[in-house]
Amino acid sequence: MFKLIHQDKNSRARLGKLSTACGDIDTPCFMPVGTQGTVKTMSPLELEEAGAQVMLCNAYHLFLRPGIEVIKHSGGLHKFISWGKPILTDSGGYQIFSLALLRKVSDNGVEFQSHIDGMKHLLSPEDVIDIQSGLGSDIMMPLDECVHYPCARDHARLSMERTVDWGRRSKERLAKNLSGAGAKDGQLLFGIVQGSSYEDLRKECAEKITSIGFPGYAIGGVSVGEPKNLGNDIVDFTCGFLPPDKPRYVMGIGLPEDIVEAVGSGIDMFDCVVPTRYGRNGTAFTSGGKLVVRNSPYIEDQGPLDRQCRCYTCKNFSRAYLRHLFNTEEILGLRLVSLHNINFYLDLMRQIRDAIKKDEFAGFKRNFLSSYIKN
RNA sequence: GGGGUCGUGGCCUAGUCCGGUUCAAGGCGCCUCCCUGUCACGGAGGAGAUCGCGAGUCCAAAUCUCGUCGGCCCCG
Repeated sequence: MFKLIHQDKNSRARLGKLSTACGDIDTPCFMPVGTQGTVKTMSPLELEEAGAQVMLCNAYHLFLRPGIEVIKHSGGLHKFISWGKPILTDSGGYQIFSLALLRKVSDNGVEFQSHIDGMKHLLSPEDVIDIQSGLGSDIMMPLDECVHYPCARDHARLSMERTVDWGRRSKERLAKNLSGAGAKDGQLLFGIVQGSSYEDLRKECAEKITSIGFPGYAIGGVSVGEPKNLGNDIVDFTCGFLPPDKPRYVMGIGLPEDIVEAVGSGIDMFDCVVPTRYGRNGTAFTSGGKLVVRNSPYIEDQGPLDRQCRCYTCKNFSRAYLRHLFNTEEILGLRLVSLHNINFYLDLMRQIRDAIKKDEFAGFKRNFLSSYIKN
């Protein structure tokens, strides 16, 4: 399942390979986010050409629409969305956090009020595993409770303990589904570590979750309003509580600088909406930093978004044209900048893997941050 | 030459009849910032007008009066 290929000699960064039912994933990796079964504005072909080895979908959203039965009847999620490579599905745990006004949480699960039609749905950790079993995702995430920052210690402890309990119940449910043919062979379930900003709670959670035993571990509850440095610290010390022989996934991270930082702490997997969301809003990631292509300095700029990039967008279109597309609200602009951003992220991951292979990650990180941040 | 009508930020307009806590407003455009397991082609904010110009009335004028300049329309 997970093979640690190389440990960088001068940092905690590592190179690995995660094998799933639908193929291998080179780590550290970035998983483009396709909440509703699509990475917004991008076709599976474009994703594949950019080098994506895995994508993320959201079980909660797909459960609401089109519904699990529709996807089952279509032959599973991979077939439904025409993506043959690995899929990781998020549980809806993050929606407990982000849809605060539309839900109620108890030990038994979450009551969501659908943002689509207002209907109420009660989802237990078992329901969420059943949904993901039905989707046929390669890596499933258990329901967890992600809290805002700052979070009172008592509340952080309760949600941490609830997350552990839900993790245990999720694992039991998956075992039952696998033995009863309710799940696809080889479906993996990761454990999630919560505990807010409290190091001792993170440690306790990591110990409890790893003693339950999962094929991979995620760090949740980061980038929920905390200061930047604290977020990095949480990832860093939590990583130290996780076993080296299993993949480590930090959920929802992040900006390029966050990813480079977290790789240095020993993280293997990332997902983030930023490259596509920023792409749709006219901000490009480049080797020289963020570039808001809508801004006036680019009105006559004949250069590409990033001279060092070889993506379709950079090979064919100028900043001036992209700015024009955004100013006239033409859909192609959203697509081209999203495409570039995804290429930038996946290329960044390739460079990271390459640097680790050569034991040069520390230098790579230093160089990257200095040229990226200076903008 | 006579009569009428209009003139408010880059653009289009509201307000003028009944002058003063909707009087300087709105839309578009322009500019900038934000976005981290996506309720999202989203969110927030900013700059920019001595209301054509001049004089008068009044405690007070985009608003009333007179003059003047410019645009448009009609009549000679």
